[in-house]
Amino acid sequence: MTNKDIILQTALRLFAEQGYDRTPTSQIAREASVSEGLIFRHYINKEGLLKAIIAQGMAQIAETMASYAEQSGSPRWALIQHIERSLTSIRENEVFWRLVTNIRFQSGISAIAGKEIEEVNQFVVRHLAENFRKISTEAPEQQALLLFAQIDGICLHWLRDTEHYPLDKMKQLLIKQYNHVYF
Amino acid sequence: MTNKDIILQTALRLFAEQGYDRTPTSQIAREASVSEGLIFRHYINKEGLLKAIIAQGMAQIAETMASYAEQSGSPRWALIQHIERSLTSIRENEVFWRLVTNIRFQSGISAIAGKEIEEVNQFVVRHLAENFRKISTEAPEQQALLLFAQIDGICLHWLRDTEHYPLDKMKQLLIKQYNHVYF
DNA sequence: TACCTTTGTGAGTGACTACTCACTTTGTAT
DNA sequence: ATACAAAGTGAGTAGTCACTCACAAAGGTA
Repeated sequence: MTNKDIILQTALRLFAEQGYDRTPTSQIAREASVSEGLIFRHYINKEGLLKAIIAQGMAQIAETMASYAEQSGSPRWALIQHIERSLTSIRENEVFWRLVTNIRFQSGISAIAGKEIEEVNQFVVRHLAENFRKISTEAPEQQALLLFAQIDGICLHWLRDTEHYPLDKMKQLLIKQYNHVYF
Repeated sequence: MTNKDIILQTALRLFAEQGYDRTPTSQIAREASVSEGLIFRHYINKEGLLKAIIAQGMAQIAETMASYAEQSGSPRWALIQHIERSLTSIRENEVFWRLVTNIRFQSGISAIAGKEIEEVNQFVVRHLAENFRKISTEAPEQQALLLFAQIDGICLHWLRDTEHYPLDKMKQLLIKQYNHVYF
């Protein structure tokens, strides 16, 4: 692991824990055991560091999503699978999602790194809409938006109270709901 | 309107637009047309100002919620009503909810004013759970958590893209879903 | 060895920000 | 009119933070 990577990992953790604005570069340097100047040599400025973190994390997410997309099955099964996978991935990438959440809903910052996040979101919604269309649901795009919002809502509530929130139960309930609904 | 109120309103708007951390007290003073010192005379410090904003807004929300709670009807109707009202109130109190959202998902700040928000949330969930219990749903508490997350997810997505997000359609779809589901 | 590039350092700087304080103005009760 | 409290001012302060820069060390190449 190079110092450049150590800086990235440390910043990811601290941004997720404390928030971007409340994490001084001096602290990142200290906890990464490098000089403060090195951060700026590698990432130009603090925004550049944030962008690099988002870019790396999103690339990883996109990669795993692509590998899943190769699998084939009935559209209804694909939808259920998507719920399943989303609510599992949040656990596996907890720290990164915590950072993303911080950024998504913070007015001033979302401009810095919001676009990459939006793109992945839109990709997900299109993928969902396609499956709803195959089931011949009326208004598939809106059904996709709804399901996406529902999954997102669960993720966000889990991030807010990770220890107590019954994520698995929520997953089961949501799946049950979509198994019962006649589109 | 006293200067104290003007400061509160101005800070609410700026916090919602730019975020708490990215809004200097000097800007609040300038846009409220008062001296910077006056902010601290009335609210002690910046955190005090934020707490006052949250307290006022939440009191207002609690008030309207209480007035609605007086109405009676079937539990299923009450659930539908809650969806209806939540997704209307978000439009009416857009600025305040935008601020609340900023705070809820920001790691460092939620400690300052997060408790009041949590309390109202828990109140809502308990109210929902009660209605689910009356319908004799299995696991009413978790059904309540799910519905709450679903509504919240829609609200959050609308706040992220207020101009384009089809809030009314989402409302209709969610209600339709809950009318079709057999608990 | 000599030379160049990349990586790394840490003291220093200018800009900004929350907050203070001595002082003035306004309102109000007697 | 006088006295007193509350409201209001704005220059000043101590501290923090992102970022710079002159310099040193390390690594590769000939």
